[in-house]
Amino acid sequence: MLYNVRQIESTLRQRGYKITPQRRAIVRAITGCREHLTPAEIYGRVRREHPGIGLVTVYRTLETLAGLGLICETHAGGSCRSYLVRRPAGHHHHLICSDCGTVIDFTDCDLAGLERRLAREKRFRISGHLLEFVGQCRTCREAAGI
Amino acid sequence: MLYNVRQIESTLRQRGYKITPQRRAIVRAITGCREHLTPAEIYGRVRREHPGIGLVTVYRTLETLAGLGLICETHAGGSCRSYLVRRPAGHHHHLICSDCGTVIDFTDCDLAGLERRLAREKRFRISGHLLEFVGQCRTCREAAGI
DNA sequence: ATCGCTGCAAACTGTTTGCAAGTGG
DNA sequence: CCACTTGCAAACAGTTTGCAGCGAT
Repeated sequence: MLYNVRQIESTLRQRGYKITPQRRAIVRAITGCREHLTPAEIYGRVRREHPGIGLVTVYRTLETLAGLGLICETHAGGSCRSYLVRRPAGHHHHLICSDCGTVIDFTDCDLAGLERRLAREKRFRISGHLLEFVGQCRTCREAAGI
Repeated sequence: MLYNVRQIESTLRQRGYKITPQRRAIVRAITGCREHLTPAEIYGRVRREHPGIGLVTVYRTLETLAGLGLICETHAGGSCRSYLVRRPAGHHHHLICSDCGTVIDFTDCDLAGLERRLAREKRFRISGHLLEFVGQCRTCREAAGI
């Protein structure tokens, strides 16, 4: 359901991008984490196993991966900074835990009816939507209950 | 439905904030515009009639107004920068024109069913959601058609 | 008269760019 | 071997903070 390291590297190769140790490490960091990560967080993780890497490389790789649709950016959750997650193919939305940051994807949003009505009433040609639910995941709720 | 200058100033006064010419100008700029405005845009507009004002004052006033719930921030629309609009009281969503930036508010989102299902399936306690539609408004569509 | 507000300058954070050197295919 | 990639430094953009003086109440 989610892209894995192999698929991402394969896509990069197909598109003529080179597979460098840095890119490999960045891809591994993103795919190996269930939460949204900021560029700085990704940099921190990658640096553990690849100390010489530059933050600039992280930014450039994220831009490349996002451009290929292999990862995606989100902007919700209070801070305006751009977050990144690995991405399931196609249209999807996020369910975000406000405590631990875990992100669960879901695809069936059933907004077609609302979209049609808004398009008619407001005379918009609607091209897309952003839907995110925020709440507390089971683990955090139980942890808080203790 | 939307807060006007008088209501905002009244709220500020009630909460012990002073009504200065700068704050008045900022409030007027925000309420007098149907689009989302960045802090820099607000600064630009306010400066026309109040040249001496500082960008810092704009930021501080926006923070105050947002804290009182009189305006709200949004983060959608490509650029991650925080946009601000005057806000209708209560729960609402945005319909944003990707060309001119016009924002139309709507309130009935009918997501209760989806929210219940997600809460059950993913075991989340859902506390809120963010829903934004992006498209082309009538004016821009017609302008593009020419 | 008082305390909050303003504006300047400067610090800070996050992101992008120019360029020389390094390296994957 | 060569174009793509990297990493440094520096530029940039947006936002926040310290502080002295001003002004709304």
